Amino acid sequence: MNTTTSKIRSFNRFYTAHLDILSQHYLDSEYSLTEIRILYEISESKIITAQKITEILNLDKGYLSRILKRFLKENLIVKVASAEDKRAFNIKLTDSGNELLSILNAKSENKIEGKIEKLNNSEKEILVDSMNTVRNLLTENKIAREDITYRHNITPGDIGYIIYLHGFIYGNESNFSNDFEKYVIKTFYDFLEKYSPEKDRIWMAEYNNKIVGCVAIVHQPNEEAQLRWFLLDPAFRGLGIGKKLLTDAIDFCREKKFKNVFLLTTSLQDKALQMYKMMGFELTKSEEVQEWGKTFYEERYDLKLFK
Amino acid sequence: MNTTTSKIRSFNRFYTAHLDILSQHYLDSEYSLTEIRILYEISESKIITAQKITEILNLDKGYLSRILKRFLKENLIVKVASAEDKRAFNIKLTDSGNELLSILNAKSENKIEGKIEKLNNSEKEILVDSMNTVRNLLTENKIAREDITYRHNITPGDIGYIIYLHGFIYGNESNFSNDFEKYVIKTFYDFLEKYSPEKDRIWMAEYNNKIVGCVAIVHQPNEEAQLRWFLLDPAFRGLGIGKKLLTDAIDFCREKKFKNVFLLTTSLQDKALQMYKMMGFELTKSEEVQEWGKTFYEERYDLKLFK
DNA sequence: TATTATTAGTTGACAAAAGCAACTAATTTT
DNA sequence: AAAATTAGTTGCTTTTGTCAACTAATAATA
Repeated sequence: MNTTTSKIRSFNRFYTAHLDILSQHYLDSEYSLTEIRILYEISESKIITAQKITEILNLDKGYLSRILKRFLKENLIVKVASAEDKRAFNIKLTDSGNELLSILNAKSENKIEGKIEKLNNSEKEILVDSMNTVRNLLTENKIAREDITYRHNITPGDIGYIIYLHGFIYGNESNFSNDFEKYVIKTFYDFLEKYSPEKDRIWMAEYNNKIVGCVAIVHQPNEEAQLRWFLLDPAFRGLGIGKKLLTDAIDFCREKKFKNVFLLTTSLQDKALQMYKMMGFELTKSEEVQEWGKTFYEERYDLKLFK
Repeated sequence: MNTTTSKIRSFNRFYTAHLDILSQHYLDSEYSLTEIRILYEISESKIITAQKITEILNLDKGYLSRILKRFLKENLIVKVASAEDKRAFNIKLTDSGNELLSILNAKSENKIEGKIEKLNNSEKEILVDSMNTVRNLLTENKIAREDITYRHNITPGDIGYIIYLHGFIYGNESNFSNDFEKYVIKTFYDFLEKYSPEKDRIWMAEYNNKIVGCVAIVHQPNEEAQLRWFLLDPAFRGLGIGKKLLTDAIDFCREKKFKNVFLLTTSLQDKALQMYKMMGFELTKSEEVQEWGKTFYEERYDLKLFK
């Protein structure tokens, strides 16, 4: 027997009971769960046809038709003949429909609040994060691009978290030893020592308030800049995050009038190398080294900005 | 509007749809979800009365009576007159009842497997862990002590994560500025430079594969040891994690025959100070300083181990 | 362009799911 | 010993959901 599966089943049973969804007259209202779900669907999509609702909620059209008839009689919805299709109607909530729904929403929220009232704020945060994780892992279309946020202000914990990501990701992907993390720690210490808000910047991409990608620009002598710590959590690749980070970084270099940006990387970082080249970086140096438990080429890439 | 609550509601809607619980003829069997839940309850508790089932599943006794009657007719269950109470019956699954349930279980597991097939092993682990977290927080409103694990082998990412925790927790709790994290980074760099597996050790407490607490022993000249980086995520306090970490650290010092352990801390760390004192540490030095955006006392505590 | 197939929605007939109340027989309380 | 309570059954009812036939509009096709 697969234990992952049985653990999930156990959670499913727990959550079914927790949702308390299997009793009719949901939330002590005179409406059934199905009816409330229909109202909710109407309110969510602003305008919607009966057909669409049957698709979303997987309901029989005859059944739905009768429920909508009742809603109409009770003045919860209005049906407006569709302009495009004379067979169909656009359904909208009336004011009293909206009111009903907001009462039900409030009841539902009260119920939830009752269940989490004993949790402190950080426990609540853990709860919501865990729910998000469950949802992300169970959803086909993994992560939505819109849910990624970007920022470049350094707050407590950021640098540590980026060091962690370096250690963790390179450890997993390239099998780098602990020494690599030590090296990263050193580079960040030096960075913070010489940090100038005017000439240096670090960009972070976040999901669920957790950093999933980053890049930085570090000023160097002779009007040069170094691009450092470009990193993307493997689970978040292919969403355009890397491109956005690199573009922002290079834009910053142009804005600050650096004449040249360079970066040091290893031949093992194939995904990153691809992106560097796409942004116009060109290989200028390559040297075989043995480090962090691996043999590879240490490479320098340059991108000229101004003459 | 409370965002925690609305996020939970959003998850509830998602999970309701995910469970696909709202369609009758669950799992394409000729049985409804309620009927399957009844069978499941019978199989779980080996012997059970109808009364008990109505309590657990919140069903009408008349309704249940008829379902059980059908089960009996279909030879899925047997009713044995209870010895203690002549009104009641003990209900058990027959062999064919068990068989039916195992077929349904297999179907359910297949369905789940289909939904997680694209996940790799570590993602599956994260999924199950997150489900456990959700369950723990929603039931006991607490984290189960048994779910905390301890280790003291350094793996890639650990140090970075601990730095992150320092920055994040002290930033939130004591309002320390970014400079504090820089200082922590420096201390870890020095630690890794001088690290000796024989004389140094770092302990980590984990929950769901994430570090939630730590402490370290760093060897010093003159057979002294320094206790450093004692930290506990606020959400995980009061579970005995801190005590366990400190005890392990001090045991290690005794084992390695250090004559004295000391630690440097600030007067702001009231929770930690309490624990240090409980372990026998005594204040040996105190000095007012202004650092990391705050004014406080920098204190040294000592614990003599051998003469 | 006329014919055919499909689709959005309604309605009638019906079956399944669930609830309520009255009942029996045993058990507990007073 | 009487009264109240409880486990379970049964009759009756409502609610919930299904299926198929139908209308009117739209899309596909030849």
